[in-house]
Amino acid sequence: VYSIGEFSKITGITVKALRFYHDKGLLVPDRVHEPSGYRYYSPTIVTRARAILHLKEMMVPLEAIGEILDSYDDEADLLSFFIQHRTQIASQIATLRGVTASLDQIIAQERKAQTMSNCNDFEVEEKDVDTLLIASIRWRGKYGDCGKALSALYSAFGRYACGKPMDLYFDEDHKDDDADIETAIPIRKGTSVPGITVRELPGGKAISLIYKGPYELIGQAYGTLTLYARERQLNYLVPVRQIYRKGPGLIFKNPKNYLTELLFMLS
Amino acid sequence: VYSIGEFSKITGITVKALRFYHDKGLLVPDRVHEPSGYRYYSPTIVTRARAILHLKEMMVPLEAIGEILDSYDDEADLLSFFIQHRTQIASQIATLRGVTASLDQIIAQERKAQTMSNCNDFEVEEKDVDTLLIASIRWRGKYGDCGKALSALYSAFGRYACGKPMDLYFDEDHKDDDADIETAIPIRKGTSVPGITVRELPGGKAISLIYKGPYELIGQAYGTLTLYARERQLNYLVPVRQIYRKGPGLIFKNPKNYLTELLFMLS
DNA sequence: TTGCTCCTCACGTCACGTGAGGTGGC
DNA sequence: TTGCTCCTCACGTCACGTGAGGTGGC
Repeated sequence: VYSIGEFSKITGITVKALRFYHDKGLLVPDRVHEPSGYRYYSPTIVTRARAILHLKEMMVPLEAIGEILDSYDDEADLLSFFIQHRTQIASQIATLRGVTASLDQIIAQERKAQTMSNCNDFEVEEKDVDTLLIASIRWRGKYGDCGKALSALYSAFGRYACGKPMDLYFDEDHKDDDADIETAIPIRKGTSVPGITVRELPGGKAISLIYKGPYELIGQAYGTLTLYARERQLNYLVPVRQIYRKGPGLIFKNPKNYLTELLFMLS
Repeated sequence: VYSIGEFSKITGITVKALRFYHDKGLLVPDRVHEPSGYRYYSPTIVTRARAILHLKEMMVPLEAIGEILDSYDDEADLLSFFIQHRTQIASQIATLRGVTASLDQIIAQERKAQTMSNCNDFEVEEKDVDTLLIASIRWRGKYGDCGKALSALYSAFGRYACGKPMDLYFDEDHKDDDADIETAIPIRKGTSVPGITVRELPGGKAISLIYKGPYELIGQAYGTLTLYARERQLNYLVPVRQIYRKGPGLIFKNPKNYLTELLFMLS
């Protein structure tokens, strides 16, 4: 016979766990010395201990382990149990995979935003823009009221989205109240549905500026970009684009760190 | 302002959870009516509630959520946290995958044993056996003492194992005490090491019988098989093989259900 | 008065780990 | 006597859910 400490070393189960299993009736010592309460285990019970360990490795809950060891005596009878248990574990894996997928997305997004935030410091850039397929809604109203349009676009075409959302401004000048705006998201594929147009947004040469900060102060950035164009006698087209590279996040909205690209296509 | 029930509907957080978050200081109502203890939430706090929900979806523990919401104000600062959290989730996935792998193995094994147990009822079968590569240890002793040899074989070649273990008996007659035995496991590849021989076990025509039950009574099965050979004037070779199709399992050992194949190669 | 919403305890979950405080045998 | 092993509580973990028992406003 072994004392609890010896039995613990033999089986690899902690003393605390052995006492707990005794309490639960899962692994009862062969003898308990009355006055002292010392537990003594015989070598024959080692098999049961090993069985418990094996089932624990398969993440079977203790209660089920108890039932299994007491009601069955052959592994074949456990087939249906194992199959069921396996599907359950598989669904846990699926859940976790969903979580890693979300985390990956957030991580990638933040990484991008960070490099963008570090590289460009308010410098105007000339670049070539590819033609994009977009899903869009055209509406009139105030700048910054694109929320409803955006959520409509994402609920209809979100699964095909392949880039950052943007607003296209059709007015020549700043309009506070009744601006002519097209809110759009780039998509991989799709066709128009009632209320939403799918179309190509032509590419070409453009000047662009990344602005960091709250939307209220974006006027400065427009100033910088129009000045740049005027100085170099570049003609730009309407609509101009305002691309939301980084807006309010899932968790925080911190306008100081918003990144917005202003893009003027050149004629 | 909303009552707790209204706020619960808006956010999708249960009333119980809202009270719990209040206790923990994670989501404190804007006002608590003194005499009644009624909690009242303002619409502005909905954002915080949503942030909590998002972080919970990523399986971030509540305490960490509290720290995040109170100490950070931009998602970029969370990058390292998210990365670390991601690796942790990934390791959980790895653990669970290990479990499903073990379960799959057990399930497959038991399924095989079950069909085997149902199809063959003590019927002698003539069959062709393929040549096998085996790792083996030859020793002398009692039938049934192959445990040590087996564990040595598995610890050296277990990762290349590709079939059930077997004993080869070199004695012409039953020997109780000092039998000449070679214990072997089929392997995919490998070369001899000190104490363990790797060699080919030649295939060919054979007669075989599957026996179900404890090892002590396997003598009957030998009788059946030798009788079959004698009646048909078939000559069989030494060593004969005893293949352990199903022995004691990880959890149970139930000798009544052991499946052992006796295999006599024909000359 | 009846229903509904809200409140505060207290307890349970799961498998132990972590002390605290004490005993028994070499 | 000192160390070591063993014992029994009691409490903590994690994020609430489940009652029980009671109150407040329409």
